Amino acid sequence: MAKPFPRRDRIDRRAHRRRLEDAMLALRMDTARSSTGAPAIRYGAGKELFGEGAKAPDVFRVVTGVVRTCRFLSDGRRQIYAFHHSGDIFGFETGGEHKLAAEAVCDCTVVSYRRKMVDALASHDEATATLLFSYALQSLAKAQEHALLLGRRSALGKIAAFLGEQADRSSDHLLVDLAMTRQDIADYLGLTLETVSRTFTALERKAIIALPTARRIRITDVPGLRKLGAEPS
Amino acid sequence: MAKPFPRRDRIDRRAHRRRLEDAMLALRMDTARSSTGAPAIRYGAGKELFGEGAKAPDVFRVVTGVVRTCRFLSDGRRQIYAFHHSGDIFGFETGGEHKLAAEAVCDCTVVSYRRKMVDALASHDEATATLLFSYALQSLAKAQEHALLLGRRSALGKIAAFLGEQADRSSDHLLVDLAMTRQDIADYLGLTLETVSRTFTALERKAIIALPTARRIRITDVPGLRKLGAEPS
DNA sequence: CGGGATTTTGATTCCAATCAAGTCCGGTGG
DNA sequence: CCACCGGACTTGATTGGAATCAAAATCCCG
Repeated sequence: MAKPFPRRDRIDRRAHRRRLEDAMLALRMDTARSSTGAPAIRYGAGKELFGEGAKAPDVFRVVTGVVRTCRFLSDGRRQIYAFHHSGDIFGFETGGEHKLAAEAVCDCTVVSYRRKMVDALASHDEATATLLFSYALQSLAKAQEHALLLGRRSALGKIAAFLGEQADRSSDHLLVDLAMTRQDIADYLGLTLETVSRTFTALERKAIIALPTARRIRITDVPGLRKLGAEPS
Repeated sequence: MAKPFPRRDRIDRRAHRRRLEDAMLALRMDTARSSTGAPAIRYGAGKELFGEGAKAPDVFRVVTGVVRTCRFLSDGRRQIYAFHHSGDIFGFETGGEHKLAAEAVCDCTVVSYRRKMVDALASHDEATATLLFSYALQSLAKAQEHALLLGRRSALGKIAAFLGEQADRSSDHLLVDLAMTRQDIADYLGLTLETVSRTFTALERKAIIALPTARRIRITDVPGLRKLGAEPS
């Protein structure tokens, strides 16, 4: 075997290893610190991170803001599969290519990792492989929870469960600032925007929530909300 | 460190390694051949393989028959997440414990692998780890497809898409023998059994399918079915 | 042959979609 | 500064599709 540039080769290996370690750190921890190959990128509200069927499948971590993954139907309607908040990892749900699109719900920043990098990382380091696998299983669990929501619940149950989700993520569990429009919520829950709006109003009339502004929700009756959002409708 | 039984230890290691290799083979290939720790088990129709919240999470492969994974709601209703046919792997969707229940739709045989064994296997052999990861991603993709079905489709669209799924799995793509009841189908699609029945009748009247018996469906108009089962309703 | 489970069919009700105006901001430019 | 504009949201009237309630028909298995 010829080794034309042994020194060069050694340097590259070392650089490669450092890149891997950087990426590993970034994946594992809630850090915006980006490695050589993964700068933090800003996207304006509504901008597309990647489209349906895009090659070059990358893995993303949300640093700030909210991202939605969705699919468009031929009649113009849309199904939103998930909202990804800061800290969430997404994009690896898609095998060879992205079967979903990802878009910024509001202004947001994300870091991205080349799929190749992630694969190299996983085969390199068992702990990271395990971590990635657990992310995948979490996504799967979420998708199943979502299916339950879509299949067996009334509009009231859907909205209540959705608000529960949002409240859990919020720092103040009694105050939710929605990043998304009524249409987004409707497309996530399999409803129309009118029904979403009406249901918010209904919850307000029942004194379960207050709506200081359209996008800000104060939960005034937690047990009441939980009861509606629990399993059945 | 004391080694009281060195010979015994060596034999155990060898046996352990053989078990791992057997399990690897069984996971990777469509084989009912079971390894030392994974006998093929028969379950009668309706029998429970494992319940919601069961500890001892195992991974299963269906050898013959059909298995459903589902959850029960407090009001007695049910959401079926998936039907698993022969060759399918399931059960690893659940992290530490099973959040779903699994039941035999009809008489069936499955092989099961202890979760510990699977984990050992994965950390032992990279190819197997990759394989398991790809199974997880496939499950995720299916769950998302299912969510789309539940969220944005009429009863007609749901049933058509469901029949498409079943036909694809069938050896004769024009003839589907359903293992499941109307109630099962309803719980999978988020409908009632009456609506499922009515929709079958409607498809028959449109001459898209024929129903020699309630459980046997002959597809007489493939393009027609595909059109209804395609994206929108 | 029963007899229970499964399936089909019918009548009615009800929830959410659709169609249709309004209202409420938040930003922009005169 | 304010008037205006457009997008987001709310509200109302009506329709429609699936759920629910109810009963018959059919199948399958002992």
